[in-house]
Amino acid sequence: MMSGRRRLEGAIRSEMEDRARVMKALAHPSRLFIVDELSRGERCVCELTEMIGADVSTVSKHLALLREAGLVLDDRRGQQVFYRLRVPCILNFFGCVEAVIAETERSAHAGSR
Amino acid sequence: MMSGRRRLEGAIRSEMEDRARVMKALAHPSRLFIVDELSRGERCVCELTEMIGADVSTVSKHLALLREAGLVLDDRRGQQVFYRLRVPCILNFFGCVEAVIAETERSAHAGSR
DNA sequence: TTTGTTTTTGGCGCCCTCGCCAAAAACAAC
DNA sequence: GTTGTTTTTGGCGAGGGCGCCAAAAACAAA
Repeated sequence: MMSGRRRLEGAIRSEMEDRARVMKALAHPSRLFIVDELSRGERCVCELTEMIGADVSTVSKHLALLREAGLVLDDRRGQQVFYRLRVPCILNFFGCVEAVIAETERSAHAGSR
Repeated sequence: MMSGRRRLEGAIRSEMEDRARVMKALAHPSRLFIVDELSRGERCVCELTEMIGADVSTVSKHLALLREAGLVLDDRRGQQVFYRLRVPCILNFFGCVEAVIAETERSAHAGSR
């Protein structure tokens, strides 16, 4: 007999942990900005650093984190390292995220009536 | 003249912070499990608690976090509180997340050649 | 009211994240 | 080799996330 109820253990737990790793990589304003910017084409670390306005080492660590999560690829050419999106479909995320935000704002206004 | 380069400041920063709030809410195995489970229908806290196998207070806090992020709605009926998905499109996330994970595993194997 | 069930909230400890600086590494130019 | 530029890595302190327990709150049934 099959268990009557799904449980957060075994394969299901592993699956959710895998997903969480990817989501965590996207759970930061600077990293979301990087993904958004890379959707327009590859960028080197120095360009992203200037746009973000943080220390180079900080940006470099954000990029390493995105790379380890499988979201971006790096490519050294000369002195510079260029990053690009690895899986373009992540961009589809944000349409829904916008919907969530819009819904939240809408009911926040409704709630203050 | 327009600025030649996008920067992580002002409206763009606010936008990325909003997105990050939503992504953070999804950046945990238990909460991803909850979303996945709620996609099959509403569930009460006690059901989710049993499935997840953590303390009730822990699960309740996960649910509060998802609610504050605008991802779920709650509905008390008698002694129980039922939660349901607020914005179904979040489910579209996971197709791409799976693709990222699959890509990562594929090149991990390729890298060990 | 009292009792029992379900859910939420407060508090506390542990660990992880994230920022910066300093140093090392990788590379081009000389 | 040396010098300069770009990127990465190590380390540190401040802040946040997450688990549990204990207590409060919300509700049903007596």
